Amino acid sequence: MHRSLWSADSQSVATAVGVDLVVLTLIDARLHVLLTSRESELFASLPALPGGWVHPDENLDDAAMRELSEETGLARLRTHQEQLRSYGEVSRDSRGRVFSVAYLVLAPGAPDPAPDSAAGRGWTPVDEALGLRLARDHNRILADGLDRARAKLEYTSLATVFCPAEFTVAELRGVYEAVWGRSLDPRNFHRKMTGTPGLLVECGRLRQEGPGRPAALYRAGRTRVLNPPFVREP
Amino acid sequence: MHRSLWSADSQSVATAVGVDLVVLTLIDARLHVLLTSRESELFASLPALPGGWVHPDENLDDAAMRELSEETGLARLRTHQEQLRSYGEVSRDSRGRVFSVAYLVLAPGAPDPAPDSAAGRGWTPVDEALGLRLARDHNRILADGLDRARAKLEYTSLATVFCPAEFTVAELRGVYEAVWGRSLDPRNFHRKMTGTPGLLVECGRLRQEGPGRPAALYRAGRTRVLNPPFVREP
DNA sequence: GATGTAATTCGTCGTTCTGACGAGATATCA
DNA sequence: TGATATCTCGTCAGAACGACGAATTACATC
Repeated sequence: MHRSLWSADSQSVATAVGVDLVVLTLIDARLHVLLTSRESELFASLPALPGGWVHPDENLDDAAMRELSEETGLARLRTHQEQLRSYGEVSRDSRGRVFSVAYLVLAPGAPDPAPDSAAGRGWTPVDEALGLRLARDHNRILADGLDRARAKLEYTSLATVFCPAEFTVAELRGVYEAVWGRSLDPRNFHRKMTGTPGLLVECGRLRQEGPGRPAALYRAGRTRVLNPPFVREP
Repeated sequence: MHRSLWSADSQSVATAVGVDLVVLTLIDARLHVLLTSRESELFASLPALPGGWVHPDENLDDAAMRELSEETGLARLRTHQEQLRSYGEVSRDSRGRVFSVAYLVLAPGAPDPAPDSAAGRGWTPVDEALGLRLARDHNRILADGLDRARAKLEYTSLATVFCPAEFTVAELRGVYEAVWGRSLDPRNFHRKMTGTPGLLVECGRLRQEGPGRPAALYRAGRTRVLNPPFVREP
C-alpha cells in the first residue's frame, strides 16, 4: 500500500467489501445454519449465507453484528462471533470486484425470532445445507466455518455458547455430538468437563426431564481454553 | 450484499483493498520479521510491514505472493503462507477506506536476497520490532501473526519450514525455542519429534559442527498435524 | 407398590503421553 | 589425555485417556 490510493493501475474497477455470516445454532439436537434466499439479480433463487455491504463509516465487526441483528434478532450478548477469513477471488461476483469478510457466529439453541423474516430458508440443518448449491462461493465459506467450529470445540469452552445460561453436562455433550457428528462416552465426557478447573460452575440445583437420574445444572465458568484439549481421534 | 454494488448509501467513499505480510524467518537462532520503511505521505518514516494493493484482476493469495517476491526474492516453494485475518477499522488509514488482508509467511533461515532492497529496515528481531511504533495498525497485525505462528507450532509440523531441507533435531528445537521464547528439554523434544510417525524422515547421514556428538540429519515427512499436540504449558 | 428402563455420576484398570532427569556415545578443544 | 559439549537412549513417576462396571435416582408400566 505504498502508491496513491487512486492510482489508475491499482484501482480501476469498482471495489466493494461485504460481510458474510456463518450463523450456527442447535435445534432439536441438530446443528443448523442460517440461510437466506433474498439474493438479487444474478443469483436469483439460490440460497445464501446472510450478509451485506460494509458501510463507509462502519468497522468490519460492527457491520457483521448489524447484519446479524438485521437477519435475526439475536443479541450480541449470548452469542459468540469471530472473524473467519476473507474471500477475494476475482470471479466470485460478476457484478464487480467484491471482497467478503466472513464471520462465524455461534448462537444458543432455540434462537429468538423465527428466522423466516426475509422469505429465506431460515435455519437449515447443516448436512442438508452442505448438499445444496449456495450462491457465489458460500459453499466453501460454510465449509470453512464448520471446520473452524469443529476445531474450536477441541480446545476452547465454546460449546457452552450453544447452551442456555444454565445447562447440564448431557446438554453440553449434545453440542459436541451434534457439531462433531459422532457420539461420545457420557462417563468420560463428564469426567473431562467437570474435571477441568474453572470450566463449569455448579449452580447447586438439579433438573430432570424424562426418565433417569436428575442432572446437576452448571453455568459456564471463566476458563475459556481447554488444556489439555479434548481431541476427537478417528 | 443484496443491494446494487454502486448504490449511494453503501459505497460513497473510495474503497481499497490491500494485503500486508507478516514474514517471519530465523536468523542466528532469533526470530526476525521483515519490515520496510518506504511508506509514502502520511506515515512518512514509520517502519511498516511489507504489502501493497490487490490488483483488479488478481486473487488475494496471488497479490500476497506477488508482494512477497517483490519485497524479497523468496520463492513460493520452501515457504509457508496462509491468510491471517482482515483489518478494516474505519480510521486505520486516513487516505480513505482501506481494508487489509494480512498474510503470515514463514521462510527458512538465511533468506536469499538481502532484504534491503527498498531502503527498509529489512529483517528485524521480533522483540525489537514489538517495541517499535509501526505504521497504521501494523503493531496489531504483527502481534496477531506471532500468536498464530506460536500456536501453530503446537499442533502442526510448521516449524520445519524455518529449517533448510535437511536439518537436525537440535535445529528444529532451535526453531521452537526462538518462536516460543523459552528453552525446551533436548531429550524430551527429541523423543517427541522422532516418536511422531511420519513427521521426520531420517536421511541416513550425520552432521557435526562444533563440539559434541554428530547429529542425524532429517527431512520433513508427510505428517503435517501433530497429534497429540506438543503444548507449551506455563 | 414392584419391576423394568433410562440417564447421571462415580470408580477401576490398563495404556499412552509427559516432565524430570540419569547416563552412554562421540565429537572438539586445551 | 582429559575437560567439555552435544546428541541419543533409558528410566521413572504422575497425568490423562479409552473402555467399561456399577451405584444412584428418576419415570413408566404392570
